[in-house]
Amino acid sequence: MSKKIVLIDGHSILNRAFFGVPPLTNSEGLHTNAVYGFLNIMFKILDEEKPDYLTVAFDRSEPTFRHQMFDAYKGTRKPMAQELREQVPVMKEVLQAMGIKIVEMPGYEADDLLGTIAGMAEVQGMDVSIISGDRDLLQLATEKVKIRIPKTKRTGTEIEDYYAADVVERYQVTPKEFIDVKALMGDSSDNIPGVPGIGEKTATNLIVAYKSIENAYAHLEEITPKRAKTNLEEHYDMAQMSKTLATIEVHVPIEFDMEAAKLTDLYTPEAYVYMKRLEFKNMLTRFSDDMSQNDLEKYFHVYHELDEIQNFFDGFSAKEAAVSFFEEAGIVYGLAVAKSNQNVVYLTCGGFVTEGYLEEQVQKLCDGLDTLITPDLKGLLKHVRVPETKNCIDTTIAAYLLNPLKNEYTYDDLARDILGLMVPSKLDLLGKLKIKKAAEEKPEALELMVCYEAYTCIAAKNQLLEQLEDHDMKKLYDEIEMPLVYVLADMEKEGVRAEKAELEAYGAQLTGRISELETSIYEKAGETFNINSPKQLGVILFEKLQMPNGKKTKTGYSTAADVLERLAPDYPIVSEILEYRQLTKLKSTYADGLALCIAPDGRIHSTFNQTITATGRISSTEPNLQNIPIRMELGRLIRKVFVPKEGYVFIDADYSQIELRVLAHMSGDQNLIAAYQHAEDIHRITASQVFHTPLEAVTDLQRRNAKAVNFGIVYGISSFGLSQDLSITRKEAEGYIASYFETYPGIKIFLDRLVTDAKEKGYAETMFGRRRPVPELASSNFMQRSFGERIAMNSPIQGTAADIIKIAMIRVKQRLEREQLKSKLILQVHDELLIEAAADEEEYVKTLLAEEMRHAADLAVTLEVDVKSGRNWFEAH
DNA sequence: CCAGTCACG
DNA sequence: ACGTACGTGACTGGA
Repeated sequence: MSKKIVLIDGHSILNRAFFGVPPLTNSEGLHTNAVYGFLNIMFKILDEEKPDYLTVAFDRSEPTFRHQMFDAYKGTRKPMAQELREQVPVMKEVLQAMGIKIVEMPGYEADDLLGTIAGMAEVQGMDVSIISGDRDLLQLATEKVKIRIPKTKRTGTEIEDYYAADVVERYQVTPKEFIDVKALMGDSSDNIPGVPGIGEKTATNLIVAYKSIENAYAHLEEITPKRAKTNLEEHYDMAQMSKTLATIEVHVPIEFDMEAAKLTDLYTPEAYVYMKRLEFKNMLTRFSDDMSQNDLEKYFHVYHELDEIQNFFDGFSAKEAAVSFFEEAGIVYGLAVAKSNQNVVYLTCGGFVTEGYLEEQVQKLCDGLDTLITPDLKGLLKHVRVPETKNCIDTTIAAYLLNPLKNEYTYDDLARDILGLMVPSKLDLLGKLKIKKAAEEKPEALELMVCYEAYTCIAAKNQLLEQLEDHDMKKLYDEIEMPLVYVLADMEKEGVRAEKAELEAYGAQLTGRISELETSIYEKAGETFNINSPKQLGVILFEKLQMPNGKKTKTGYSTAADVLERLAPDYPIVSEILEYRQLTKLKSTYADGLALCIAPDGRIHSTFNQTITATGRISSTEPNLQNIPIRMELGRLIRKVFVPKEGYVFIDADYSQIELRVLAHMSGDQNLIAAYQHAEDIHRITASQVFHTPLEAVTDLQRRNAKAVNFGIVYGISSFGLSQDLSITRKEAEGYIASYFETYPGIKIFLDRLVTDAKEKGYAETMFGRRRPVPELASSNFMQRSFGERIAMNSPIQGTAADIIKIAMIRVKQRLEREQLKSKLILQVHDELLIEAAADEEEYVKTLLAEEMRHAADLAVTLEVDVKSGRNWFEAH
């Protein structure tokens, strides 16, 4: 049997796949659809053909010799979409990881290389398959060389096959003649001009009759119809040039080592890493199950017995170690200590080994370390005391700073991205089991998981630190993020006192009104239905009651508040629905939700997450204490249930327009800076300047508009957004913006620079060096790109404000501690800090808090802080 | 598990 | 022409 080679036209198939597969990105935001489609096509062909050799050819970006000869036709090709361009290098890396031979050569197109190699293989007696989306390649078809053109259809990929005979059958001409047809008719996508006035039909007829362009010219006089004859006559040079352009060069001086193209096992560990990274889950099934196998497990030791564990701790002398553990509901299920990347020990409670004993031992172990590495320092601090002076490395926080866009920072991702190593993930090891169940049902898997995590931490930490250095983020990491861990840990531990009985009373009061509304709504609707279902509500309002239907969503009618508010004046039922919505929200999320979160100590211990937001803010969960109602009076009353413990008061301080002040500083706009230097009311001054009105004469409406513009500026202004917010026309909004930028020209220049800088660098950056990648800026999609521009304008501002309040938190905490005050920082709400202060420290702490917040950053404008105390959060804010 | 809605800065 | 404000988290209903 003769040997078989498959040759793939890289760019052509990638291009096909790009347009044939719907947009797809992995969680890092990398586009992956073309690579995905390419691999699918390739696997299908390989499964079918089982070739002995495989090679993929790519074009080089340099102009080819063929095209260089004709300057005029160079460079008219459309540039590749960014979403596709970014996938080309990835594609090549994936192929390389699979051990597939790639050929490319400056000055030649992939076609030329494919033609040349096909010729060589044919001479050696091989069967050749060329895979391309491009019909030009049909000219290469012979009895042994098959051209295969994949078509992406809804039913999957179908492939059209052409040997020389099939070309004749389909196009009436031989592969050689096909060149001439193509040259006559031209091909705009390939920059082949062709002969004007001659299309596919005429070209085919001519070549069927005369076999070649040259012969057609030799018989020019006989040619009919007349038009074709004249066209040919007048554009002879065009025809010749087109033929040169259309002819694939099959004698490229390339040294092609057939053995290097020999098809080996594609399913390599390196390729597996790529599949994981690209998140091609169904491709992973092609890899053998043991692909995640590595030889690390020989370094893992599991100790269960008291004497082994005692020996381990007694003999422990390392100065650097990674500590990792898993807990659930406060119970620690397992702990691993990595002394080096060749020595990981797993320890667990049970029998004589009590949790208390283990904690004590780990405490001692940590005390003895110079460097403590962990994936979750805040979590560790719940069990172990670690002085803030200790050199600690939190690998999750490091990874977050390097890329804040990820949804999660798991050890298996870290191992893959930093170490290029596949380790089994939590899902691989435990499946969907909860930790508690896993501890009972498959303890070995849990042991492995914790060991892998500790291993990954210690093995990756140097590279993480190096990357932080490289990105100039070491200071941000050392002086803001790491110290903040201790602040957040304390805040979580401390919690906020909440009065359960009061909360329940509040809830009960809501319930009464809710059922009244319910009855009335059903009556007005003429039937009962689920008011909480936007779908059912939409049907009632817009179909049954025939209300003018405003906006629509993907799934049906929009019943969002802004739509309902427009209908409310005309339909009493709508006002009732709005009130119903408001009350049920308060009941379910706040009254009931918060009550469930009150711990036995009478306090709510929220979790503050430091690695969630793209901008550098912190977030709060279970419960979210950063969105407690305040804007509406009824909701605001909830704040009365948040109270300090006996003998204490609340002190609440918030920054006044911190983001706008950050903007004034960063932009250096003299007018805005000056406005802040003299003024109490920045929105009024803005209104006065923007609307050319004396300060005293500014109306409430003008002030409100100016305020909206100020907000808009911080969000990355768009006339549409502003017009929506103010219920004005786009034109009017444009006018406001233009006049704002005239007043503050430095702001305009600054915002433009933020966008160009982010475009150039690929990320937006805060004053303190925090970065946020903005891949959207490179999108060819207008909407995506505009979004990227707004991100580029907003992130440095929001992020810098976040940096500043973090600095304030660290300083406030350190001062409270250093001065041995009893008062504690307990909450942060983006521009606001809440302290539970001992009554006798009230005045001092008020000053301390305001001072530390004001001086957290040295800006061109002062940072104003409003500070207030009270017997509950309602009063203090 | 996602979409819609709404609470906050 | 495109179709929008920036950043979060919790709850509900309905595939």
